Amino acid sequence: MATRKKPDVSLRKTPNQARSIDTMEALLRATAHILEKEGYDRLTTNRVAEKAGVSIGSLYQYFPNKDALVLAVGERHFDEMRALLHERLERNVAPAGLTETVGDVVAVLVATHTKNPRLHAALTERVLRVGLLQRRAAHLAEDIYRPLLAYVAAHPEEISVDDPEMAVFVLTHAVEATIHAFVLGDAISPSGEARLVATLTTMIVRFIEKNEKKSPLPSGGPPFTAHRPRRLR
Amino acid sequence: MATRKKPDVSLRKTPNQARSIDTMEALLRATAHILEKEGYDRLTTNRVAEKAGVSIGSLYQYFPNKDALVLAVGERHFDEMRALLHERLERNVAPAGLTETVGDVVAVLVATHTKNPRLHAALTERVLRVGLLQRRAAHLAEDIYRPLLAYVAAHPEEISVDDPEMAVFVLTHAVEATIHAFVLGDAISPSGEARLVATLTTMIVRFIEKNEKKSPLPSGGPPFTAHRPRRLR
Amino acid sequence: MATRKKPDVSLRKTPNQARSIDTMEALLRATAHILEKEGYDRLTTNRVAEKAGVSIGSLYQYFPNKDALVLAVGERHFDEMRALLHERLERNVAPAGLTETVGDVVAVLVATHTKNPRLHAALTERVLRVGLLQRRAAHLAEDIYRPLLAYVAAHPEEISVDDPEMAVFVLTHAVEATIHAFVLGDAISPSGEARLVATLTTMIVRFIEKNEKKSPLPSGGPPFTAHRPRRLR
Amino acid sequence: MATRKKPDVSLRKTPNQARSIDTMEALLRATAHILEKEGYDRLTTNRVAEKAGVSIGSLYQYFPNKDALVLAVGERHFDEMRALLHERLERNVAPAGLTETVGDVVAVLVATHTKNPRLHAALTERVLRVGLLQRRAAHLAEDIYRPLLAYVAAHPEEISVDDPEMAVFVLTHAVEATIHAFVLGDAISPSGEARLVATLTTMIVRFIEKNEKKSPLPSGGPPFTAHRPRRLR
DNA sequence: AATGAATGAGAATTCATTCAT
DNA sequence: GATGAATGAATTCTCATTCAT
Repeated sequence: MATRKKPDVSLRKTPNQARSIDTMEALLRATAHILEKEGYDRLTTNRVAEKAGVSIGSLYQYFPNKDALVLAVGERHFDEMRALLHERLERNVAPAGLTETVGDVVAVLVATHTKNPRLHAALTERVLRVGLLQRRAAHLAEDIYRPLLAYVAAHPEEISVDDPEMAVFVLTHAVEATIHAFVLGDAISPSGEARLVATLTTMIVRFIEKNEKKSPLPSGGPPFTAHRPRRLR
Repeated sequence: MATRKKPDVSLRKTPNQARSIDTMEALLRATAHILEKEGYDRLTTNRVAEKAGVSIGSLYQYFPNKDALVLAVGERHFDEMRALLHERLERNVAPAGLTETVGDVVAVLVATHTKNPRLHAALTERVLRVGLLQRRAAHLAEDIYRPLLAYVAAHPEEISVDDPEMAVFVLTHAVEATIHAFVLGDAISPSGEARLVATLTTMIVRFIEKNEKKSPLPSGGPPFTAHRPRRLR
Repeated sequence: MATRKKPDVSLRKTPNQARSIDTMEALLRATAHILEKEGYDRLTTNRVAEKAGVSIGSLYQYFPNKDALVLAVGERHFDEMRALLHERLERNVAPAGLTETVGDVVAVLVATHTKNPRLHAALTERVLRVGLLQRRAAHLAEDIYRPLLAYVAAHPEEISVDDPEMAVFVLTHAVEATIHAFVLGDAISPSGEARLVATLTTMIVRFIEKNEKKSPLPSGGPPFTAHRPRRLR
Repeated sequence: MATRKKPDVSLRKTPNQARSIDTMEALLRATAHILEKEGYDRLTTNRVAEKAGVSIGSLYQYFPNKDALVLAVGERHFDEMRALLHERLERNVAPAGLTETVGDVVAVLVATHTKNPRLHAALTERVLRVGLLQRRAAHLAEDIYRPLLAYVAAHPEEISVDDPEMAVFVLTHAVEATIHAFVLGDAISPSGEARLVATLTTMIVRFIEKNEKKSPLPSGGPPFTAHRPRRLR
């Protein structure tokens, strides 16, 4: 779909002087703001420059094109999100049960998504198709789900999943999308958030914890590839 | 977000004559085709008219603007999907267990999503924001999940969910999004599809079936609103 | 140099209705006019549209880009030139001597170049690099110089050139460029034109007519390629 | 035609210090290089400054605008060319025949044009329109053709041209343009060069040497002005 | 009803030039 | 003197929509 060509995207100049850093900062902020408030469709380079209080020429001093601008915002956003996740998860060093561990991860995920929901949604739709997907997928698996995976690895006797590969695929998308849908809704009440975390946690725990019942259909099978990050043109 | 104005969208004339019907049909088909093959970004009214073998003037005889055109395609698409679901689910009148019932619903959902994945994705992203969301959400809940709800209603002793409202919200989005991600992937192998159905079914069943373990967090609480279809401008 | 990319250039729609023919005509005329009066550097699509009394959108209905527009003007210009040459040369069917034949060709060449000198110059600089060069070179050799070549073929005993291939290269460029320089000058007085024709004719005739003196340097040699129309990017 | 405004063009400061000279030198070199490798269209002041390893601000310390920069390169180029011509022609002090003299001049002209063909072409197209034409025309006539004119003056009995003024005009442009076309071609083989020199020499000699045949058209006539350096723009 | 020519606001991007530091 | 950040007019091209025929 969409984007046919894929030119530079790499930044044009690394700002040295204080003034240029401010300019770039203003541009990124303006872009994020428009993305959050109005969506990708209303994002134009002229509007970004205007909102940043900068001339259109200055924008192009730093970003070779619109995509590069959005990409830069994306990288920054995901890095911030990642940092936030790290920070919050670092505290919970205390050993805990499966439910507590899953609950922590889910709670933190929901919390981080509450920050700039529409920006996140716009970036997820647009930026990930540019090649950032890999890094991001890696982040989720490695950083975010690390405590969960650590627990699972430490307590194999509590876990039972028939088709681990597909389970990861399903859980990843299911949790992510549900949180997206929730934060994009109008009424994000604290209690609603708590209920979401509780429900998601229950779903996950019941899904992966040891259980005598078996799944109704074949498991394993040939190498599964559908969830691999596609090279989206 | 996005679209500021919200003009007509209602159809301009109800076609009576055969020729009119053909023209409209061609326009809808062309729109769907471009949406499926090239995405919303490449969809222009002129291209639609051209592909439909119709003049651009005629297009505007039937649709007051681009959005109305896409909306019409969306309604038709979701109606077709709904019909397909009905047809497939009607057969399974035979009483069956929870796992079978859930499995049937999931299998049918996956099957219907395999039809025109990109069209469906484009419509989900774009059209739902126009007001169709309500109807569509209703469809899912009422039609698609009806057999599931019927089973649940018939066998309350097998089911146990702490927060039914939120559970429906979570399951709806989780299943939908996972299927989306799957069908939009490159490799949709038959075995992959079977594994997806199996895994989703397992997740759902384990989630809702009676279970002694209790959820870790508060349930119920104040009226939950987050999943209510927002009036997304 | 210059033009890196080389997109479509082919016309977008062939006008059917009278109105569209008028529009295209106006666009071509406006382009030629600006080219003649102000040169390629001052030619912008917006100015063309404005001068043609047409919206910029209409311009792009017919021409996919600026180059296509200029190319169309070029083709038309060279075709007109060719027609003019044909017309004038057709008359001189009467057999004549070498000097008369050469003189006729030169006179006609000068006359045709007097029409729109700057347009011709601009097109020669710009358009020929797009691929029209071949056709145009062919025209010159085949159409314009045909009577000359016919005479030469008919009277081999009068002609003597050591290196025919290079001689053609030299004469072609020499005559063309001299005429260019002349018509681009400010004062094109009738007498000046007559003197130019006379001088060029003398130069050519003395150059190719039988002459006992031999050239001072090697002739022939390996296949000469320099005058072949270069594949200009 | 073309450029409406005609600003300064005169150098901003005459560099005294060694550093200034280096900077200017680098700028001129960079400009010439880009002109030769990429053509006038790709020449931007920012690129020049960058390639010269100098800030854009510094560029404008020395050159008031782009044209002044190109003009400076032009002057230098033509001066170098002139020096080269001088050097080569100085050697041939020995008296020689007409053919030898003409051949020497032509050979040297071709040789000097082989140096930076595209730079020369770009400058001929662009710079000459700025007012340098006079000086340059003078150079050609006075310096380059001096030995030829000297020979002609010394041996009037060997020469016969009906319309000397026009003959100079024609020969100047004819030779120049032919050499241009040749060096801009793809295949500049040594043998090709020799053949070009031979052919041009033959053409010139046969044209101007005493010959009983008379020209077919009026000579002399009213003051001829076409070749006078036009006040272009 | 249909046609398709025409429209023009608006979007992305370039580049010569200025000026505060 | 030098730097390089900033400027913004100008340019190419798109596309939803209108309206005369």
